[in-house]
Amino acid sequence: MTTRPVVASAEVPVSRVARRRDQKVQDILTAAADVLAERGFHGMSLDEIADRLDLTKATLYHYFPSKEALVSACLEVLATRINDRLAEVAADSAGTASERLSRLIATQLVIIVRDQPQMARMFLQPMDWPETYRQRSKALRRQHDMVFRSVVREGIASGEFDVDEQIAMHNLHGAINYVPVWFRSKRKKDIEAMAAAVAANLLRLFRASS
Amino acid sequence: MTTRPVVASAEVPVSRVARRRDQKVQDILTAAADVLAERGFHGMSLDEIADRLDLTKATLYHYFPSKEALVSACLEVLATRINDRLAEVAADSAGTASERLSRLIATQLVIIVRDQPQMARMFLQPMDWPETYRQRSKALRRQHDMVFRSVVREGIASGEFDVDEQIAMHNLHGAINYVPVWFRSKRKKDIEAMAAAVAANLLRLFRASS
Amino acid sequence: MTTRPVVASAEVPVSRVARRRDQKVQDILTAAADVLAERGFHGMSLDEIADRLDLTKATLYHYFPSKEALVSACLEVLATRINDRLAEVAADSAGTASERLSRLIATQLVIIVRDQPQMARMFLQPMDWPETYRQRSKALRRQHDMVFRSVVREGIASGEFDVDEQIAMHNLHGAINYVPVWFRSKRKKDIEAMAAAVAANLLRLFRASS
Amino acid sequence: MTTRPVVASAEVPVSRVARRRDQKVQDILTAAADVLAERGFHGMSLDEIADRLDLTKATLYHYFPSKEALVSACLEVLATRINDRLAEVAADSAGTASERLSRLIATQLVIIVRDQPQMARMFLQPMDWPETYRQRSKALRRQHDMVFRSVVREGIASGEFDVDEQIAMHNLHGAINYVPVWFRSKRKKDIEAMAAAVAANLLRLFRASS
DNA sequence: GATGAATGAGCCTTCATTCAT
DNA sequence: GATGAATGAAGGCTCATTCAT
Repeated sequence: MTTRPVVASAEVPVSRVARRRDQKVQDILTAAADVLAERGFHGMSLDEIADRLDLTKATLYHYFPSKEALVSACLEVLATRINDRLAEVAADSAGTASERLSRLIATQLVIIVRDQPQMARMFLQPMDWPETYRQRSKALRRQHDMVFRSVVREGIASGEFDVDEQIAMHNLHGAINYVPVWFRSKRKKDIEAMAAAVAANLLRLFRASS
Repeated sequence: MTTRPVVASAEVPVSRVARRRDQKVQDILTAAADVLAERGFHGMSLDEIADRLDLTKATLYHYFPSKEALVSACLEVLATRINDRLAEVAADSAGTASERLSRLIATQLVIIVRDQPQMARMFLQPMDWPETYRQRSKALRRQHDMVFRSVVREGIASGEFDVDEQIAMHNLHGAINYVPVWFRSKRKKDIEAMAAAVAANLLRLFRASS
Repeated sequence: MTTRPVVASAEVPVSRVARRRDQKVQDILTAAADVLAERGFHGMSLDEIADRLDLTKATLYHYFPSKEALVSACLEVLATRINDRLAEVAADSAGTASERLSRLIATQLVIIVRDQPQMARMFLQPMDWPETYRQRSKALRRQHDMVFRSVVREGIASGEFDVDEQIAMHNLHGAINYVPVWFRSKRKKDIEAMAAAVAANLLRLFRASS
Repeated sequence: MTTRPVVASAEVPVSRVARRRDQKVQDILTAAADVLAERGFHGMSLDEIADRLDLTKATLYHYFPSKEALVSACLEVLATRINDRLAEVAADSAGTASERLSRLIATQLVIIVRDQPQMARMFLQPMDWPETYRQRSKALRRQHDMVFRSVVREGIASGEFDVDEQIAMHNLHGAINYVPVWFRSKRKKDIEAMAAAVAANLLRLFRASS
């Protein structure tokens, strides 16, 4: 058996063979993430993933030893991707804490509404997932949370924010990740407008009253 | 076939037979709601419901024509139950809009965290439910939303709140229904403290800045 | 789920329903035992059993909760049947220990060669069975062994036999159960002749030399 | 395709290439025999064999055209190995027929209990093997049987043994090959003691009564 | 010569649903 | 009104085998 899924490896694959394998793994993960997003964890079947890739279920097992492993890798990849992107935005230290937090919120919104709607699931639905994934997704959420939280802490330190950090963070995440449930448009302009409005409203959770 | 699912009917059952049937329906719905809450939509099986009621699967089909119908009725009942309770709280017009909204939030939190954790699912997870339920649960959520929204509108009208109503409502629901994901304790005292803190924080979404 | 396999129950089933169920269970066990005999444990598939009974695999699960349960019940039933029959023969205390042992051997031979060739498997092949069954079949073999052993002990006590009991018993069983491997005829006469010859030879393992 | 399975060839491989190939074949057969012994025929998978050899399944197909061929070669090799060893013991014509037979039995026991437990399977379990192997293993068993039988015949000829040759041979093999089912120790001393006891008891099957 | 990739067939198991009694 | 029986469809997983590189 050759189940050696290279997941989210930063290193460049060496051989042509390895590169091809990596590409396939990525394809599979993408398809899996799509299905995961559309059908949810329980509605996701290996058959459907295989179908979309024009493969057999058996082939999937060539790359991942189990459904569980595939889903886990999915989460890992998706979360890493989103966390990286957010970290980039967070790295830009221009502006007030409010402005920076606002940028983070908007970025996250664009991601979960348009770029990676799959992610909304991961943040929102772990309640009825098998324990294995809940653990994993909890860890990933924690990592994700830290990006936002560090900005919040700066705001608190500078007096710009005045808030029960813990509670506000939870509310922030809850509100953000709920957006895909009620917002449907895929038009860039609509999304940007929505993101701005949501960010503006959510900033209230933190801002010290003048 | 006599599949006449009496669902949350307000009318008083007439005959003894009808009354008995109605009771059975209620029993089934209760059991179904429990299973739905514990296992989630996809983990819910008719077998388990039947087992808990000491019935056979086939008998369930005497009262509901399909799993879908059973689940729908379930949602109906649960939502009605919760909406009624909230409406009661909303009916108490004492205090400012903030105080009333606060009470609503706290009530909803107690319900989804302790009394009817099933509901959290309905509000949070319709994304991966079959289309049928999504439609239905959307309607129920709208009804539910109106309870909160009417209070918010009063606050806006009186100038106590100053906010993009639509956006703020969504954020409010998102934050509230996310609580079961991060809050676990079942102790009354813990829940009340949490509810107060969350409500306080969320009110910021609405309050006009002094 | 109604998986309540009544196995080897001595009591007469009460209701007509129960009787019919019992009959079906017996049918399934018979078919399963046949397949078990022909294909061996690993080659035995629920599909084949179902096919022979003109049933679906799913139906088998109506009567047995798993393949394991079915196989276990199979062993139980078969072993019980054979043990009962042997015990009957053993109960006939006429003749010397040699004669009685001879009758037991012949009976066992007729059973495993003609009546229940499945049994040979159980005695002979537990080596590569899953642990669960090995435990069970070991217990059943022990029970089976006792029938023979009690006669042997009488022979030893009376001085008719003179032997290392433990070793001889093992050799006896090994030789007996090996017969289906080399003997093929199903003709009554052939079997009886073979049984007599084998028994005569095996008695030598025990007999005190004059 | 160059699938030329060199099996137990007595000829010395000519070229360096051929020698290397032969070595590989031997390695594979050894590993396969191990797996066959540990997991049984049905539990034996090419994957596991390849894993142990740090090869891929596909490579196995370079040396053997099918699983069937591999298993057959396995049997061949194992049987040849054991038969050669026994033939060696049989060649030692010192002592009475009883003594010689005794030595053969003890040797066979040591082999199947400690050295090549795989063999026990081959002798004991052909009943549920595919027809192909049964034929083959029958032939091998015949060859194996002849080693014992020739000694037995000498004993009969000399009057030392007095027995239905055919029946006694079968019983002998059955009893011997059953030993691994009930005997577990791997300690040399235990094995030798057991072997002696078993041999002593089995000789009774043949010895003319004084 | 060696291997990674791919697959078809098969296996055990679950489940919503139908139907005769 | 209730139930046991039966099932088709699907799901996750394994495995011997083929093939292009």
